[in-house]
Amino acid sequence: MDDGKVPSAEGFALREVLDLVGDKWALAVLAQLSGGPRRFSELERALTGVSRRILSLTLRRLERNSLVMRTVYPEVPPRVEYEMTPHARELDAPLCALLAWASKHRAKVAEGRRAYDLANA
Amino acid sequence: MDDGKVPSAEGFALREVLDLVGDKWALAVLAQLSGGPRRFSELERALTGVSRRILSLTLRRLERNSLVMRTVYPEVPPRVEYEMTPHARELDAPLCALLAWASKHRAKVAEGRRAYDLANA
DNA sequence: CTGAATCCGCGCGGATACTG
DNA sequence: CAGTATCCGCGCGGATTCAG
Repeated sequence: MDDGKVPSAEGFALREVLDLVGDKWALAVLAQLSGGPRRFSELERALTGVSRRILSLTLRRLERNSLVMRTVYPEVPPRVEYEMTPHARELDAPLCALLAWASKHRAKVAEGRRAYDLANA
Repeated sequence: MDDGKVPSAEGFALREVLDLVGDKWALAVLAQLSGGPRRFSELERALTGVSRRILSLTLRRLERNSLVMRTVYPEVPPRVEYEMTPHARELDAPLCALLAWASKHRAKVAEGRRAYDLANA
């Protein structure tokens, strides 16, 4: 069904995936949630650099795309937990494949970039 | 070496990959190039909707990140060919994994989105 | 044919302040 | 604790025009 190459039309299908997890903090959030359910403030602490608002928006969008489940516990003080959906869990493998690629080529890419920038000084 | 989950810190590493191919048209371009070298105008025709400028910028950025090789043939009229680098070829597999996920969950995600939007009308 | 230059609008992300 | 509301700057992408 597939020859191992990425057919032309599928380039667009791949973009759909990026539109799901392409937010600046989406992958970092999912990485956190892959370790189990997390509270809002836990995520906020773990992801140094993210603002409350952006974290909120990111979670909302992930929830909208069925990648994250939001559970509110009616207590005082309020408690809200986020966890990955089964759909999102199946993303782990593909993502790890990308991760492997990254760790293998990160250095080369960085060096190539330096060379490129140097050539076009 | 890895437990199948995505460790927290690696969320940021994954973002680096997205920064490489996260351009709106980058994946579509790579998909085209995975079928072999292509000329600028060929890409322009294949990717309906992209402007010359954006295509040019996209290619330049891919080239900077060592994902695309640019070859100029000193002829009249000028001819320029783009092709994937070995690094980029190794991205095919991870990308196909993502593609598989997409085709498997596309419908569910879309439906979930409708439900979400409906609930928050 | 293959770009580069300019202009412009929109969306995303960050900072800050307020609320149930 | 877990958000929402408002403002704002910047970068990306699109349209158009000019050039080697």
